Amino acid sequence: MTQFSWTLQSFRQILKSCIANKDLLTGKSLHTIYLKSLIPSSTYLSNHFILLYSKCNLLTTAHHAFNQTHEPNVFSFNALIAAYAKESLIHVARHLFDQIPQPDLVSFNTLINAYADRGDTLSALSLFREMREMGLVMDGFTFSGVITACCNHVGLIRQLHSLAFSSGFDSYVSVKNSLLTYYSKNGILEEAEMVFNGMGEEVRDEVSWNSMIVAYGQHKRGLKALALYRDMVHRGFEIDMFTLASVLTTFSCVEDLSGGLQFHAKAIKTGFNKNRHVGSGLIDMYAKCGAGMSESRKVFEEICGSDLVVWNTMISGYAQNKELSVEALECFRQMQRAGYWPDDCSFVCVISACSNLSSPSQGKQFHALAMKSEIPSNQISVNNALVTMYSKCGNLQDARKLFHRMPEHNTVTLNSIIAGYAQHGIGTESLNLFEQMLAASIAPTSITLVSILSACAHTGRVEEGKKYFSMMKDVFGIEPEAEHYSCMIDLLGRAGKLSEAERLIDTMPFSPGSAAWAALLGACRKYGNMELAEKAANQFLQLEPTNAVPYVMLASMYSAARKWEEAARIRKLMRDRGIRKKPGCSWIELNKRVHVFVAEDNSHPRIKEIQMYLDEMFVKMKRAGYVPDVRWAFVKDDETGEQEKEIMLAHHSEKLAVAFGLLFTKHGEPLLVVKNLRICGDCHNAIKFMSAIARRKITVRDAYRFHCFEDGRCSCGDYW
DNA sequence: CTAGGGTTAG
Repeated sequence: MTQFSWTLQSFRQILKSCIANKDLLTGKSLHTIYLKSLIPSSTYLSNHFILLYSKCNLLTTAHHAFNQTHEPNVFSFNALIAAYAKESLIHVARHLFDQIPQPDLVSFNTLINAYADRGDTLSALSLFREMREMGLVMDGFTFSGVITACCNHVGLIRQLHSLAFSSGFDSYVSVKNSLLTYYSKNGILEEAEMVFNGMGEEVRDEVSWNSMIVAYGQHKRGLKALALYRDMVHRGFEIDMFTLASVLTTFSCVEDLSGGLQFHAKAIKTGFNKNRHVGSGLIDMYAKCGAGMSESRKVFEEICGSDLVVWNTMISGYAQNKELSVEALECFRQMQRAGYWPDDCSFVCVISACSNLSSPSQGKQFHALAMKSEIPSNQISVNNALVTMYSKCGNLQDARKLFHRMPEHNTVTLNSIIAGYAQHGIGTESLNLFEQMLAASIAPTSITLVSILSACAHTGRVEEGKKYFSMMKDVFGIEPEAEHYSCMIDLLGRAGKLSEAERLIDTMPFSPGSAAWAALLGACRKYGNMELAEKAANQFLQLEPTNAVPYVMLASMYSAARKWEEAARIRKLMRDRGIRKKPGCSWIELNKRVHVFVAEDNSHPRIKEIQMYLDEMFVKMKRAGYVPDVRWAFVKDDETGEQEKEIMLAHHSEKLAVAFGLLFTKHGEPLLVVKNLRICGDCHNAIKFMSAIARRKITVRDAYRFHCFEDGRCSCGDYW
């Protein structure tokens, strides 16, 4: 007997160190010896084997060890439940939980936390309720877990807060910390501050400080976050990777590159730049602060042993720097080759890159892959990204189909589909969905209102636009921002209400940005108001001295008004200042390859055929009544004759891309062309004729919206 | 209990 107890004791000790060190080899041989030996079966020992396998991610082995346990107790169940929860196999975890004769505090806490991880608020809450009804003892973990599970519902968090207060659980720092975090994540910085300030010096731990730094960062209070960080240093807190990562999110949020650079230096000094959390924070900071992806790439290569999140940070960085969208797809494939399984976040990023590229064939591929991959957790964000992808690829039907098939919608889903309809110029549908949203008391966001106002602007709904704009602050509780004002100026200007637009820009509560002046300038061009155009162009220039848009607009307006000297003066100014017009560029996908066309660029291998086709087409078009509008030819000098201007017009990138599509696709197949700038007025007219003559549906997505040409008409109704 | 990645507009 003494011999057995000695053996048991030494077994326990070795096994414990195996668990601590994840020493699977020793642990397994210990298990074999244990099963073959005469040691009486001990539930205690068996439980520790379950723990060991769970820690080493050997789920089946852990379950096997559980089955071999003669008299499993609560502890055995809890160990196995934790193992399944870790692998997000929540149903098995639940099944095991239901088999426990008398679940204890740990059983409940484990399952609540598992539900919290999955974002399953209802299940977590019902367990919590069950605990209270049973009169079971709770602890700080129970509360933090259930608060995490309620992360998106402010109302519930408030209730839990008062419950924690009345039952004394708010004395746990962890409970206060999670309240602080989730108040902030729900947009209520004031409440987060109150929790933080209410804690007092002695209670606050480093977690509280880090959480508050992140809270300030999320609300774009860069200075406050930094002040808090300095305070931490001053008080002698050790600056670890948690703090570094927290401060880095602040720089990403407020786009403070110089601050980010300073902390990169700090990270290198402490070696934390190789840490995955800090490293991905750095990658994200460089991507969001406009440092380009080359800096991000450098950090990426220094990180010791990357993981899925680090890869996703890279993919998202490429996708957010829109011109690097092709690299985003490449990065996704590199990640797959490196042996990582994409998760929902990987798909969201890569699908958004496909939206930027308007590449329906690749977008569909990722859609199929995402379905095959059975993404864990909620797929809603993947579906949201897909709705946008289909819509931006010109395929509103599939976007709408997916929208109706989705099991669940949230604000982003609605914003996406509303924006889709707005960009396609289907204002009625946008407004309908918006009214449905309000009726279902889903709160619109500032983005919803940008979409709604631009839907009104695209379709000439002046009164409705004004109505919604005036409702913003009082009814929806959304403070109008620069974007909303720009939409309103666009709305009024396009409708010809130039003086009203001017009044709005003059009475804005903050100084108008370049977008506002650009909207006004566009309206002036449409209605030929030279005087106001000069004012708008000058204001624009002061804000963005290197932008070619105001020069080009003014010059073409002077030409159109036959003020040749003025036009020449502007062009000379532009030359002298070294400002160049951003070249117009259009692309079209054919057989899964993207063909790019730039005006006056003859590098495409089939350019001869394309131009011959265009020449023939122009003859037919002119016979049908097409008259080239040479005002849209941007000439570099003043000796250019009308004939030459006409030829220049014929070489605009969107015409080349459309001709290429008509020439090399099957008859009847609809075309999708994307342009980086706004479509030119002459091309808009020309493509109408082309759609009628070639009997094709031709969709052009420009920088503003979709133009869907069919049978000689455009879906925008020439209101653009 | 705290730190890294995401979708929507212009």
